[in-house]
Amino acid sequence: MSTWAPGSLFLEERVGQAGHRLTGPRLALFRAIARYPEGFTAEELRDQHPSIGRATVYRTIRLLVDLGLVCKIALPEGAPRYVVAGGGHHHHAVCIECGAVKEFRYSTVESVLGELRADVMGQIVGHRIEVYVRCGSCVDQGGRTGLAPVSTP
Amino acid sequence: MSTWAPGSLFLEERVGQAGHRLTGPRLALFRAIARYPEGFTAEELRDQHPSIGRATVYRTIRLLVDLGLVCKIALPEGAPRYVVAGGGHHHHAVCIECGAVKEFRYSTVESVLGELRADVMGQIVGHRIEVYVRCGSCVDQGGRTGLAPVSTP
DNA sequence: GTACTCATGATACTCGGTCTCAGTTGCAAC
DNA sequence: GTTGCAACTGAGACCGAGTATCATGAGTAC
Ligand SMILES: [Zn+2]
Ligand SMILES: [Zn+2]
Ligand SMILES: [Zn+2]
Ligand SMILES: [Zn+2]
Repeated sequence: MSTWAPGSLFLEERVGQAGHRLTGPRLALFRAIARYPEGFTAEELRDQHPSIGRATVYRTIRLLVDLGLVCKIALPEGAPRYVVAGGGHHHHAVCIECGAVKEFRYSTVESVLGELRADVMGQIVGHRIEVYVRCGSCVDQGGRTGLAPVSTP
Repeated sequence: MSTWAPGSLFLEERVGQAGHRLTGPRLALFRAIARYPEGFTAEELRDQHPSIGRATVYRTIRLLVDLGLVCKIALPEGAPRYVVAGGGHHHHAVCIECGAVKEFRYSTVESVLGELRADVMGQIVGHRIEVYVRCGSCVDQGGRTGLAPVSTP
């Protein structure tokens, strides 16, 4: 896919700036993550570097999430997916067939949500939107290959 | 709280209509659920009826979710919460302090989301919105008592 | 090079949830 | 009412995702 996503150098730089060590395992994982511009699971990452300890893979993912460099997308079913974040407030479009994740920004929906009657709910402190799609290549190929279909009542 | 929520008779009737047996453990759990109009965790439900087997509690929750009578709300962190569903398409406002869940319907946001440029993402098949709030009673009491704060980038 | 600290990997553990299976029970048919 | 049987239950094993522990290893500052 031609989606832009920050390469491993981006992660390397940011993690270094934040005062964390750029160790061998971390750099290897950053490079692996850069190969998944549309998101990955912890499992997929682990498969790329079987020699790296399980705990280290999860610790590294957590580090990136905590630094805001990677978004954790909790699907309604199954393991969460992670995707490099472009920065700023955004939401995600998730393909229900292949799991590909794309960021999107949509200011209209932000302002509309801003008009929600806070008084019926309390103080609004945030929101989260996920849009479920069948992505371009899944529509083209017409084959279901990946995740379970999502029920969206 | 004065929120209306269908009582246990509602669940009883619907589950019966769907051709499932109204057994003792199920009826007991329906009654327990009716006591949580703003949502519950599997754990909380289990505590109400320690004599009911773990598996049965989870099986019953799953049955209700599958029948669309209960919504599963997967918080970004921690155990999912469940809440009796009012029916139809709706979203949830979740209190980040006490975990209370309220349904809301907001047709404006539906139509705005409908205008999302499908071509940049593929075929839109659904969406999910969660609004994070501090609910009335948590704002009043000013005390943090429950869930961890939610980061909403 | 040394020291200090952070990071790693092996492994045990937690937690939410499911599977298995023998025993029980709701419920419809008689 | 009794009977028959599939649906259901509870105990406990199991699972998958993730975290805690802890002795060892490797960046970084000097
Ligand atoms: Zn993101
Ligand atoms: Zn937004
Ligand atoms: Zn709901
Ligand atoms: Zn909606």
